[in-house]
Amino acid sequence: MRDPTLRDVAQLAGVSPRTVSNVVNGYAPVTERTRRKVEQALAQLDYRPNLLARNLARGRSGQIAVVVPYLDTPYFSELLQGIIPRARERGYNVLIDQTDGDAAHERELIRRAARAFPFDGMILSPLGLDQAALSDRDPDLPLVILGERSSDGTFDHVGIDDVSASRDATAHLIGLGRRRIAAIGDQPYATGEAAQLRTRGYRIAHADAGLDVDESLIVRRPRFNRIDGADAMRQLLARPDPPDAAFCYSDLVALGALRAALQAGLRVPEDIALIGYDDIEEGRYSNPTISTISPDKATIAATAVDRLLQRIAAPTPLPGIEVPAGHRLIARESTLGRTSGG
Amino acid sequence: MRDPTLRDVAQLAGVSPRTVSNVVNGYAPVTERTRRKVEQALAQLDYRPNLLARNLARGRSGQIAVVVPYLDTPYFSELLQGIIPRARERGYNVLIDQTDGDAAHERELIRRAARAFPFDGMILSPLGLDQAALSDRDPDLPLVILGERSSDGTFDHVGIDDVSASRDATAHLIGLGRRRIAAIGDQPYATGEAAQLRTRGYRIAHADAGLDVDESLIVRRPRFNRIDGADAMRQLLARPDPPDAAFCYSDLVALGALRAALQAGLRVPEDIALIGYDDIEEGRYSNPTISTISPDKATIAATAVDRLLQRIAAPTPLPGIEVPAGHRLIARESTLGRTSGG
DNA sequence: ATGCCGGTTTGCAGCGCTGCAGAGTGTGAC
DNA sequence: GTCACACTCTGCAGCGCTGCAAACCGGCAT
Repeated sequence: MRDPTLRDVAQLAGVSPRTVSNVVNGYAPVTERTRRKVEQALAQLDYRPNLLARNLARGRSGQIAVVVPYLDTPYFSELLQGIIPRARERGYNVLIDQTDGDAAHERELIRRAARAFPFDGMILSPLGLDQAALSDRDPDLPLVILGERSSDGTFDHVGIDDVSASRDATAHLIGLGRRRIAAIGDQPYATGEAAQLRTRGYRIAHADAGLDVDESLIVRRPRFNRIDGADAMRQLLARPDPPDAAFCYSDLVALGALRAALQAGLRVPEDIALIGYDDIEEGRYSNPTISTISPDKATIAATAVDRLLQRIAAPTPLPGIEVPAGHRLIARESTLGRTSGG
Repeated sequence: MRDPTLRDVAQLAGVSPRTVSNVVNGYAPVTERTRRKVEQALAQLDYRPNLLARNLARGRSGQIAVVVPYLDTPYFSELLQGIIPRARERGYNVLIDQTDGDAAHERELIRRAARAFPFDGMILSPLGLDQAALSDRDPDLPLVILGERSSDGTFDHVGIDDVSASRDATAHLIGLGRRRIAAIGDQPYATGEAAQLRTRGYRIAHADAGLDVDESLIVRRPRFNRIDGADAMRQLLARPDPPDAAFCYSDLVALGALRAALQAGLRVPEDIALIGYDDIEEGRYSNPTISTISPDKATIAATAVDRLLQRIAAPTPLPGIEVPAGHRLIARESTLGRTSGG
């Protein structure tokens, strides 16, 4: 059977299709009497608006794109879990795209070069975009950026304060008496603004404590994943003067580093303490559990959606702003040791 | 600026909009001369079809829904990584929905009760659907089920052979000399057909080896996640006669169990060997690494998409079939111990 | 020259909905 | 009793595309 249309409902209710539309959308004023008739007809036919038709007529798609580098990175899937229902509540669907960290793909998307699917706006977590690429984008695309790049005034940026979070993490290690603290995950500014900010926080914490930074303990890594963490740790442990702690720029890096440290026969945290970043569930179940910076993911997800929908709804482009989200430090076994009996 | 339409291209090329449409879609025969003219105009205007309009006219949405219980379960996000590009290649977008394992929500979706978003077919990984719920669904909805439920002839089911995979896993433990092997993750048939199949494989492996099954070592758990694994393991270790191995019905369960075992001061695998199921990346980085059953996820993802698109394209409903996918056992440290020096 | 044929191209209508502006209706003021 | 006005409701056109079937065209047989 064909789905019932506005016309079918109108016929049954004895009104015009336009009036049914008004009732469905709550648009124009409608008398109580008419509304009742229409609503009854709607219910009787179990009418559902055809979203394709509605969106075509309205000239929008009703969809937003969420673009992340890797879908199987827990941080992103946890974030998506917050984004999808929020957008759905507000009448938008979410299309997910994964870039594999391919900068060319990211650039294409924000230029709307490949219109493989329709969307009204985008939440993007870039990995390889430099400022030039960001400037070259479609200026009419409502855009919210997560992580990495701070706003240049043409888009919104939602994220935690990487500098102070990183300072907190590093200070935590210093507070435990560690003095040779590695930083794993630094990246050149062009592709990793967030990484740069974290390194800055790391330096500030040292300065705060009156400690010098051993530059050779700052390890660059192309990505924030397990293998990078493991490699970096192996490299650090091969030194004559290995570190006694490491601030890892993601929990995955920390988990990789942990694996490498344990494989090398070290005890964590006794021989080397580790702290990560992101607070993914996995870090709460590893052995030992991973201390971490926990960003307020629920707020980030909700804010990103809300800001994006505001931009989409705005008749003229809104100025791009920085939206801060909170974070807190969660100390677990990888820095504190097995304190509790549990 | 308004995006160029078929009409704009037609005007520029000096042909009718219909002909442009034919060229774009490669439909009707078009002379080389005409094609050339049109293609030039297409390129000049950088024309992209409006998918909303196309789909409305064609009477389809061009989207498929992929419904999983939890997006942040690594197994599903790894699967999605295979599904999304495959669907995109074939001209379909993927809408992701997460049910939180809510059976009512799942039921609603397959009955198409809530048409919050348009889709032409669905790939569903159910968690709480019994056979009755499956039968009550919208019969016109092309459906492919992953895991859990085998086909009743009205939809396709894609999955590995749970029985033989589970037998392999259990046999591996038996082969290592373990004799008190727990099974963690059993579920009542109504909601967990896959769990039942795994338990069956577990029994068969015992029978093959001429061993009796200690029924009290089969532990039921509502879900397949870390906390379930940890709880189950604590419960098992509290017994006077704890097991010396456990076959866990997912890697997450195994990771949870591992955590609990280590917390209790046991050595893995010396005191208790563990094997999981799913081969998620996390299990390759845990300490120790987790032995597991590795399903051929790439094939599952590709096959699910292909079958679904076939069902969507079919003029009359296709008979539902079982599509097997391969699996293999990967033995790692949680059963073998630290064999390699690495 | 006429008719016929197969291959190309086109026009029409419509997918189901909404924006807009106009038509209809009832009420109160004069 | 008449007019103006505010409030409801409706009709039309169109979003951009495709299905369908008719129209067209050149070439060939008669």
